[in-house]
Parts: sequence; C-alpha cells; structure tokens
Amino acid sequence: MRLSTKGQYGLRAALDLADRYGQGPVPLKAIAEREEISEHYLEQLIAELRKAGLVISQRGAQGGYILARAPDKITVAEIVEVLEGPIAPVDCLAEDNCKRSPVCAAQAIWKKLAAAMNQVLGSTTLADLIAENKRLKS
Amino acid sequence: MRLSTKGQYGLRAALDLADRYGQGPVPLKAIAEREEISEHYLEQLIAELRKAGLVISQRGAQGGYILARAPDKITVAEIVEVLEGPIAPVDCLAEDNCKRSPVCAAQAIWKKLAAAMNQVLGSTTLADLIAENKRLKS
DNA sequence: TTTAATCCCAACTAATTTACTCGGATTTCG
DNA sequence: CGAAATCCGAGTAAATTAGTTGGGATTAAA
Repeated sequence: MRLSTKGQYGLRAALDLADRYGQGPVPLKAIAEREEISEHYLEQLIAELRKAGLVISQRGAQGGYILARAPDKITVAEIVEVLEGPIAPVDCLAEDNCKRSPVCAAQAIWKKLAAAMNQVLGSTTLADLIAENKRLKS
Repeated sequence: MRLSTKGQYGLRAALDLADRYGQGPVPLKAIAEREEISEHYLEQLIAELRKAGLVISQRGAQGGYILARAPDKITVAEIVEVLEGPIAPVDCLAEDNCKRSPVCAAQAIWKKLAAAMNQVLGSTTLADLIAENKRLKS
C-alpha cells in the first residue's frame, strides 16, 4: 500500500517548482540536487508531468521547468495521478469489469477508501503544502 | 497506489469466514473455490493471518479455519496490516528516519493521507461489510 | 485401525515492476 | 559558435508479485 518513488519524487519536484513559481525556469539539475534525486531519473518523471500539461519546459541555455498553473491551482491528486495512475486501492474499481462485483462484500470498503484518498489529495494544493511547510519552519 | 492481491484475497477470505462464523471450521478448499483463488496461494496468506492471531485452524478431517474473534471485533485495518504491512502511503512515515523530514513539504500530505486511510479501514469491521453486502443484495 | 480429509511447511520460479543508467540529438541564450 | 539546457529511446539489475511444486503431519470418521 505504498506509493512508488515516482509519485514521491514527482511531488517533491513539483513542490520545488511551486516554491520558485514566478522566478523563471528552474533547471532540472538544480531540482535534482536540492531534492537529492537522480537527475536522469527525475527527467523521466518530469517529462510525464510535462506531457500531462502540469509543467512547461523551456529548452536551451537558461532554460528549465515552470509549473503550468499557479501552485494554488494544482492539487496533489493531479500530480500523483499522472505518475501513479488513478488513485484507487484496487484495480477492480478503476477497471469496472470485475465479474465478482455483485457478490463481493470487500468492494464497499475499497470504494470508501478510494473516496477518502481522493478527498484528501484532491483538496490539497501545492500552495497549501508550501505554506504549511513555511509555517512549521518559522 | 494499489494493494497487492495478498491484501485483497486475504480480506475476501476473512469475509468468507465472517459470513460463516459460528458454523464450525471452514476448509480452505471451500474458500478458495467460492472466492476463485488459488488454493495453495491462499494457504500462504491465511497462514499469516493465523500467525497474527486473527484466525484459528483446526487440523485433520472436518477441519478448517475459524475467525479468532467475532466479525464485529475484527477491523479491515487489522487484516490488511498483517498482509501488507503498516497502512502508510510512503515508507518515511513508518520508518521515521527520513533525514529530509525537517525540510520536506511533501511530508504533511502523506501524514494526512495515512490518517484518513487508517480512519476508514480502522473503523470498518468485517461484520459491517457483511451486513452492507446483505442489505445491497436484498 | 485404516483412510481420507485437512492443515503445515519449505523451496522454487516466471513475469512484472521498480528504479534507475547510458548515450546521444536537439534547442536556445549570450 | 559554444555552453547550457531539455528531449528521447534503449538497456538493466534488483526486488516484488503471484503464484507452483512437492511433500509431511494431524485428526475425525468409517
């Protein structure tokens, strides 16, 4: 019941960008160093975020990455879903083709769990986390 | 962000036992057939539940498995934790040794998520799910 | 007391996923 | 032009998943 490092690293990278939103493009190398993540690996993850329209890239010298929207307009759920797929504890909810569904007493709890997870992740923005972190450190 | 089949199968087996609580031992073969799960694989899972004290076994002919407590005294969280480990979306919460912890803005959301997941799974018993399923089918 | 039903246990394995690495091509600023 | 960046596809070692295989031990019932 764990997120893979893709989701974890991806969120940290997004938060790194959120922290620097409005200050021009942030090069991958800088993110990788601050977050202590393999640069090449992070490149693949951020590419997925770019393809999903959550970050924008600027190629060439002085280039880097920028969040596609303001940090208060991007939820954690969006980041996680791009990198980990739908936020659902079991496949049979996402797939919706489980033939045991009508007799499966377990299904109800997975639905409840999925709803709770989506509520938490969908109602928290990158800006929320940056603000909370700043508050804690002060 | 998915449970493995261990957690899913394990919960289904536990629910199968819950449905027959008070009717004597239920043989593994019967559970495996009803739930369409490999008998030998399920055997390994239920062995973990037994070692954790959640089910009791009766060996020999006419033997089988019985829930160690009444279905309304066993939560889904207990079953899942035995088979999948602590209910936490990232390791750094369970391990409590992440050196980035003081600067990690991501940590807050994982804590919130873990709390929500534990709340949902910890407040639902096997009896709750059996009852809800019966209600839906009627 | 035999026999059949059951659980118990350990080892093995194929497929998939994870978490990367490697090597280069392309773009853009100064 | 040259350095700083992103872009892209392929390769890979280790771990995990989801089982399978094969036998041994226990017990109720005939």
